[in-house]
Amino acid sequence: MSVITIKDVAALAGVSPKTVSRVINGEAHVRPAVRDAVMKVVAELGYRPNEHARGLSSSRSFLIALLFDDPASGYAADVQLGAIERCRHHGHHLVVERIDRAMPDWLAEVDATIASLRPAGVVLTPPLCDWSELTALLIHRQVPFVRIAPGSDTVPAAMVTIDDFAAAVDMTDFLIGLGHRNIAFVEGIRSHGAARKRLAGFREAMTRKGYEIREGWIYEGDFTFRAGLAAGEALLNLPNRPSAIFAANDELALGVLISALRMNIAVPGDLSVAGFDNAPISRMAWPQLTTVQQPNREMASAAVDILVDPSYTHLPANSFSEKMTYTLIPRDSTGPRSAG
Amino acid sequence: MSVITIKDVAALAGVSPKTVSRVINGEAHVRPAVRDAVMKVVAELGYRPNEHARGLSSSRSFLIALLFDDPASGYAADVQLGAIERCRHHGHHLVVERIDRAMPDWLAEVDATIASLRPAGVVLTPPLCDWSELTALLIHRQVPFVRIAPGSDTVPAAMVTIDDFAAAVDMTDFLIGLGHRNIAFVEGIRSHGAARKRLAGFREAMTRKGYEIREGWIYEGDFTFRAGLAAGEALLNLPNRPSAIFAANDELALGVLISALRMNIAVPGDLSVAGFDNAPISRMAWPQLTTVQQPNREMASAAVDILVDPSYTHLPANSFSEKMTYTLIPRDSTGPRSAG
DNA sequence: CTGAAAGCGCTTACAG
DNA sequence: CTGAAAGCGCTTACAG
Repeated sequence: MSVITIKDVAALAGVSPKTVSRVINGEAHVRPAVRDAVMKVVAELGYRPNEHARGLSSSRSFLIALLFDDPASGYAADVQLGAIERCRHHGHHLVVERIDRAMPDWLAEVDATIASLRPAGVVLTPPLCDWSELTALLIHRQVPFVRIAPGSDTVPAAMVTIDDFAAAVDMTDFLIGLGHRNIAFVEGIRSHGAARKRLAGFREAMTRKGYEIREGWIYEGDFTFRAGLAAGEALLNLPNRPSAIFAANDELALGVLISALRMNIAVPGDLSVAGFDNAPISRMAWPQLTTVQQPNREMASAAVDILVDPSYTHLPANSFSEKMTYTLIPRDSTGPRSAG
Repeated sequence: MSVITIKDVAALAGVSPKTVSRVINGEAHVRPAVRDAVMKVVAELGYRPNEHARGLSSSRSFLIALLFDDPASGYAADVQLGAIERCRHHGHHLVVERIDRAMPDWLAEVDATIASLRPAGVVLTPPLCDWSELTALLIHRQVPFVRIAPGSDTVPAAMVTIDDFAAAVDMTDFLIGLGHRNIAFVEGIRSHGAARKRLAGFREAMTRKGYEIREGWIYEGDFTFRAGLAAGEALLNLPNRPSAIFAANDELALGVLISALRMNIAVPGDLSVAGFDNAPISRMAWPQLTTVQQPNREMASAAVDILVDPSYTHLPANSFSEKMTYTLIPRDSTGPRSAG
């Protein structure tokens, strides 16, 4: 049997293709009886509209593009799951694209993708949600987009965030509550907005309590395990070493944790370690990492929901933006400051 | 400026749209001078063919679908990177779909996706590369597909594999070479073909050397960290515990490793632990895991290359299949059997 | 509430 | 080697 088209459905239902189209797209002004008749034929025939035909005749397609810088991270995988799930729910499909800013013509590549795919919307993850050339391009091309966890809020597009600043304040307060005063911080990639906010939250909490942030106790990491290892080695070899280390994500924290174990520093006995993200690896450590749960999946779902909302089409009021809740998850890598 | 179409290019180059089409698609029978002229206009105008129009007029699109069961795993992310890179190289785009077999109408969902997207090809990852309803559907729909690391080789489609059996033999031999005789094995998900082959390789190597595989020393895991933890606890509490544990993937191995640490069993002093995959987490452990490097990215790249090859269209000879090389990576989680 | 006509931007099939 | 015509399967814009 060859492929079923809208004409087949129309013929069998005794209506015009246009009416079938109305039913398929849930448009108003179709008599319930007609609607039901059409739906019945659609179901019987297993009719599925050809999305390329739809994309061609209307100027918008059924595709949502998810743009990543580093799609191999656990973070990206999580975000993807949320996006895929909502795309399916809305009858859309998720196209994933990697943007490698090291390529000289990366912007032209993105432009080409937009031109040839005409996605209904674009989801931007960190750090590229803060690349101004990219957001400017999308605005120029009039493609709706939503940014997840951006650093700046000056772009005229919706964003889905958690309050990274407040979460970092909370985690720092939590450590302080355990008796820690000498707390070091390991930064994420500085171009990540969220990374900067986490650092700012740490500073704020320490300052509020009047505790000193010592020279050299803020280590510039880059969100990788390797950097965490280096950070741990540097910070734990300081003459007056911190009793707690708060890292901007779980990979960094895991690196710190393992560098401590290597140096025979007991966690949490001699050192408390805290991360951020609640990535799977935070539970694959020993001891398990205290961290902040960030609802990555839900954030991506929310982004897709916004893009699919027809009222979001013509460029983006921030009224669509959503701030989601985070949760501090105390586990075994943190404990009371030891007497020593 | 409005969107540039093939007509604009044709007009400016002084040729027919059909000729532009020939140039764009790299067809033969275009005079070099004409070709160059067209390409110049294409470049000047920044023309990008509307892929929906292409997908509509030819019956095949520019989309490659990547089907996953569990897209959140590190494995999936890795595979995706390879697929995305090759898709871009070939001017295609990657659509990721999750198949949740728990949904009663999962097959209909896949069918709908195929019908509406008309992908140029489909990449199947484990374990769904071995779901016969799925492969039957794709064959019926005449959609080219390639399977990555399948268990069975009875499906008429190309597959990209490593020799899991041989790799498991090698790893077992490696452990035996360190003096281990009492080796336990932690299985992956039994429905994974690769998981079964790894177990078979382990059995083979032990049997060849005439070593006993003790009752209860093959633990049924499921590729998760949690199962690794449980496996470690079970195996290490056995009255006569193994001196080495070989796990079917790195997550399991990490679970085993951590359960050993919790029980105060030194690795590799008192216990050697080996994994499989060379996942990022294998390096985030302490000690780092001895494992088998599986070229996931390259395997996905190869799969896309096969799908894009025009001679692969009308269903699949196995002559396209590729067996890729693996590498045993000795690290710190394995060592000589201790005297005790 | 429903439909006939035209068109989206390409490629296919054919002609020369 | 090149092009004119027709068509892919929908939706848009219009009419009634």
